[in-house]
Amino acid sequence: MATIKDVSKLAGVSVATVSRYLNKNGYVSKEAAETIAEVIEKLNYRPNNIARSLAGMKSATIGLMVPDILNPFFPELARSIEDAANGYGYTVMLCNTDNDSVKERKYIDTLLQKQVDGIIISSYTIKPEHLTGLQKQSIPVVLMDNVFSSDSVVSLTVENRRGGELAVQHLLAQGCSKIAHICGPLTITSSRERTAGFEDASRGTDWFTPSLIGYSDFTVKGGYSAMKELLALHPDLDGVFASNDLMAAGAMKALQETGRSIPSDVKVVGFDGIGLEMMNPELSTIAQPISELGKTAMDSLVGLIREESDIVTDQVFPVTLIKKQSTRKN
Amino acid sequence: MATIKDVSKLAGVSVATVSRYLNKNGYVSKEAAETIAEVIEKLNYRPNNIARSLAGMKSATIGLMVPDILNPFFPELARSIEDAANGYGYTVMLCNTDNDSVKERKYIDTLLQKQVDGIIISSYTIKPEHLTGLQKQSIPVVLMDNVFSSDSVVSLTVENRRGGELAVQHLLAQGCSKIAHICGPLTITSSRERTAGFEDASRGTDWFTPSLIGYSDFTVKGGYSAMKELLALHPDLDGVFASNDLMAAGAMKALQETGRSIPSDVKVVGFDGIGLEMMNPELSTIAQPISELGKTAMDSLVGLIREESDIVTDQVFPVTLIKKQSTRKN
DNA sequence: GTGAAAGCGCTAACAC
DNA sequence: GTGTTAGCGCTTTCAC
Repeated sequence: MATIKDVSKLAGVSVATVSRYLNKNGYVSKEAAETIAEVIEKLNYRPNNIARSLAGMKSATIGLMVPDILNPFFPELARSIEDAANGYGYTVMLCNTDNDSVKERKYIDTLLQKQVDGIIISSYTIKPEHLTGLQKQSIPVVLMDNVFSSDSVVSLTVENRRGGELAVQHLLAQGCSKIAHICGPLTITSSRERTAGFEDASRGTDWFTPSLIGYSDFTVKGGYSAMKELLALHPDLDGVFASNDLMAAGAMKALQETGRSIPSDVKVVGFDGIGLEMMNPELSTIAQPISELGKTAMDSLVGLIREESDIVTDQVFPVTLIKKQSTRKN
Repeated sequence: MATIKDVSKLAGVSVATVSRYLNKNGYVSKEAAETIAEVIEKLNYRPNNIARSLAGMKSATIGLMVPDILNPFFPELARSIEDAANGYGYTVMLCNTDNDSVKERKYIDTLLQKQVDGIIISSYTIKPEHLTGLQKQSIPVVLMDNVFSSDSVVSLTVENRRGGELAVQHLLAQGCSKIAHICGPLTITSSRERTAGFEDASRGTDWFTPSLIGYSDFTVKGGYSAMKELLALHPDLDGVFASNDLMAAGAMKALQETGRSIPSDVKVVGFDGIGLEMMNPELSTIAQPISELGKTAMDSLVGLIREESDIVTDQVFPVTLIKKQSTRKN
């Protein structure tokens, strides 16, 4: 494999000139530039990124940690982040932590060793103290779905609570009169918020009772079982808000299996806005602006890396109600 | 951040000794080892992977290229590969090529520059000549779903053709008498094979006619439209084999929308075996051994990296019929 | 058993 | 504008 030295020799210039040419900084005469370009072409030379990183202390690589790659939300997020990263010249190391904080810490360690220039962390389990290693080495961090007040960390969240409220309001507007809720893991902040939003909108109504809340785990199977249990307690419920789309899908299955039709007997709303085109009827949902979140995450990270001064450390994104067949009015 | 030098100084030994200790090669006296261990602990020292790569010419990183991270098949595959990679001490750079051969080549370039130790490529679009860059630098490659005869490339495929046959046979056994097929992109080898399997089993039967084959693109939407078109031509069809699960899901939706019930009116089989638990009824499918594929891919790659001699260059994995509700006998 | 020293390929002063 | 050179943090001969 050709090195910068080979190029410099063949082009009859010093490595410094080639380096300047490569990095487009410092002066390089037009002629020099041209011959260098030719030689690079001829030798099919590609700068060695590893050497570059070692010398320049930057790797042009960022880490992206996600809690569950099997939940379509995260591939969608990853894709938008990857696109943005490529635009900036960064490559992404995608790490699936499997919702396991041991794995999470191991990955943080690994990413540090690989000298990534920054990390985007989407995590259910992370705690501020896990970031101290990163802080100490002042690695820029963008945190999704969690807020830790700190000036070297950017936090991106969505209006989870308002989303929960919106969901209930929509169900009521469509004519529901007894709405159940399938909530996600209570260990997850955004999940708790969505449930809080549900309570905001339903507490005080004449139909609300705490047993209308089922506890689940963000999976299709979990949503399915939770729905079955809720139906046993409240066979007359006519609306369901699930804290994510996967649970909503599981709930729909349970409803259909017990002979209820959607939306005429029961209406269902999910949360996330992932592409679940295969659902029949299609699922209404409180959508997160996934691609905007990804793009902003990357923009912010680059801002931190470049030590720009005008970085917004906490951003809260709006959610939007997407009306589909699952909540169509009878 | 502490370096190997800091450790060596504090431990009163040379960097060479520390290096030997770290890599567990060469002799290190017990006492030396102990003090080094202590110092490492105390300094919270972590070897710099970048420097390691530069000196040792290996990065402990592998690349994984997938054509479509939004198709659940690939996250599942990625997850199993990642697990296996972690077991071997490798980190994975996941690259989504978006089914775009320009992006694909760019990623190959990037991965080369990052000095990955090997690459696992799952691609719809790749051609042998795209691997020449990798060959030249003798980067180990494991190819999934494609076979290029070459001794430095391991190819992993599944019995696509037999899977297509199995699907039809199953539908016939369940009582179908007119089976349509939704095939995937003809540019994809495995897709063509699945369709060939369908033809093997259906050509020569009294019901078969070429217009029972619909052409689509491996997406839910595509499967949906293809199904609608097929229904227009053959309203009396009673079985469908789609070349992947996503299209099968789309087909189910189209069938239900047109008032057909599954499985009593029409039975459906997919291909891949991804977790589509939200489907109602659940989808029967020809399953690929996804996690075994991932694990074997990683095992083979490590074999290539270590230049072991007993590497099987072409492996074909069996597929299995998973019977679910979508093909239940009436 | 251990250490000195020569790189790995590149960047970034600094001198010319 | 361009070249010289000293590292970046580590591995790995090779001598002791």
